[in-house]
Amino acid sequence: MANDKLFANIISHAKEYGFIFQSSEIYDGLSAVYDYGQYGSQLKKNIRDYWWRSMTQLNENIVGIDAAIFMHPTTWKASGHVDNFSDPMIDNKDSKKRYRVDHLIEAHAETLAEPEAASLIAKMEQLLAADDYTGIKQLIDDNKIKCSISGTANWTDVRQFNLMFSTEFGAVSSDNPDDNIVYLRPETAQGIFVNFLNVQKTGRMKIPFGIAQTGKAFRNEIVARQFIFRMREFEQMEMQFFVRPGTELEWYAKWKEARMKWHQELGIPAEKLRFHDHTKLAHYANAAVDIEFEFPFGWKELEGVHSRTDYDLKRHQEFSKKKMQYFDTEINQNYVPFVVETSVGLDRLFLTILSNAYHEEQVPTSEEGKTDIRTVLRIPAKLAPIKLAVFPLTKKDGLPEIARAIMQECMPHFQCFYEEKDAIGKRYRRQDAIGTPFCITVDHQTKEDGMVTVRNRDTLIQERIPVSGVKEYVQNSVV
RNA sequence: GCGGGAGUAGCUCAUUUGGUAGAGCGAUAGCCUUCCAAGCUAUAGGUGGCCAGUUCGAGCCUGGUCUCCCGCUCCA
Repeated sequence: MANDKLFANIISHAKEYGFIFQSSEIYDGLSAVYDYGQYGSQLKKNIRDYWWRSMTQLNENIVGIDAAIFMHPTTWKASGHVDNFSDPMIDNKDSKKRYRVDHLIEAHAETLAEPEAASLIAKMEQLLAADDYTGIKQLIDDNKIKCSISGTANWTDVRQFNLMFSTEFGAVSSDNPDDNIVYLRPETAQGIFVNFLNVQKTGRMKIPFGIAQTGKAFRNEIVARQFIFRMREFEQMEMQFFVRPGTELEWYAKWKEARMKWHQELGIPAEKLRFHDHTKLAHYANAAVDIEFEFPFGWKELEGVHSRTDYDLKRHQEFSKKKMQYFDTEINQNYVPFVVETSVGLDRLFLTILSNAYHEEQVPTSEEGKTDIRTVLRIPAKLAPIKLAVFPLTKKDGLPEIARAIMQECMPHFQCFYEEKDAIGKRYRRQDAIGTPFCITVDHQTKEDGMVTVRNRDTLIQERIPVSGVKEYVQNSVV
């Protein structure tokens, strides 16, 4: 498939030009973990900063926090992750179909008459509560539960797939090893919810208001694939918006539109973005939508907008015994706020920007009738890792000195790149490959008229501007 | 996790039935001084993903393993 080839080229390009490397590559790599290289980390940071600014700087009622990755273990009981994020599974060896054992047994129970059905469920719950997987396997065997696809009862053992990573906390071990276990957060949202009171009180925030956060989250995915699309360690950018109960669907609709518009303003074509409404809602939500992007491997979720109701704050109120409430002076009522969440995968947005920017163009060469492929990343100038490349046309005759002076002036303000090696065309191409929007060239005429050539990555147009105006020219174009 | 495909230099690939690895591009240094990658010279870079086995001898055959891609599955 052409798209597979395109995707392979993008991955290859990302490596060759220092955007993304596989983690621990010299040791054969670590599955579904990637490192960002010299340009990738800068691009990622620029995307993150752009999001942060659009949330916390351009909205008076949204503030940011940076919560720790480690959280009190009870957090994950309250959030439901301990119960819902680690399901015992079983595979049918013939159909290769994998089932959650509770779903499998419940489905079987529905075919039974009472009191057998209730008895089966009760037995299952007892075994599940005891984490007795051998017992559950036995229960499935005893009841001759079959796979609906293959019709056989040829099952693997029951296995636990805990999607949360855990580690030991503290140097001193307790008698009960469970006491020392902490999880690496599987989502950043809980760091916001547990700080709801802190931020609301110290920031004197009035509903409606939002708390934004970017940070790493970790999921021990059973299958993690498609390059950086699904990684075991990934970064989220999310904002939880706290609203008065009953108004949440209104805000949900607003944020849904706002987020879609935001992506389009980043230069992602409208026809490559779409909404995908969730029909099957998670336990905490009363409305949910994905904003999907058409990746080279198909339409996939880029951002989620969820109306999370008061589920999270209520659960934390229940588990912590702290009142997660807000006194609304407009209506003289105390309530647990409802939450509308916007949550983007930073790595996914990175991949979106990269795949949208990647272009292979046929361009004419100096040789008559021959063409060459120009690989260019049309990254929006405001996100480009390098904003300006400065080239002396030759490395003699005082041209490098002028170019260096321009570097000195621009470096404090934005990322610049200096190069004097190789033919000018080759240097332009190298910058195209990493998405630098502007290159300026100092030539012999510069010494006489103080003008340099600015070459535009996308239009290939060259214009002469004064040396003294370079910094401003670039600054005006990359905001 | 199941099935399929793949892994040789930074990248793209070659190496006729097993006989101790080559090219192009790229990179580095220098020459040339030239506004859209292909001029000249030199240099560096691979224990053929890794580990075993068969063999006098393995990049090539066999097994295992790691990683990536595709399909299914999974994604509270």
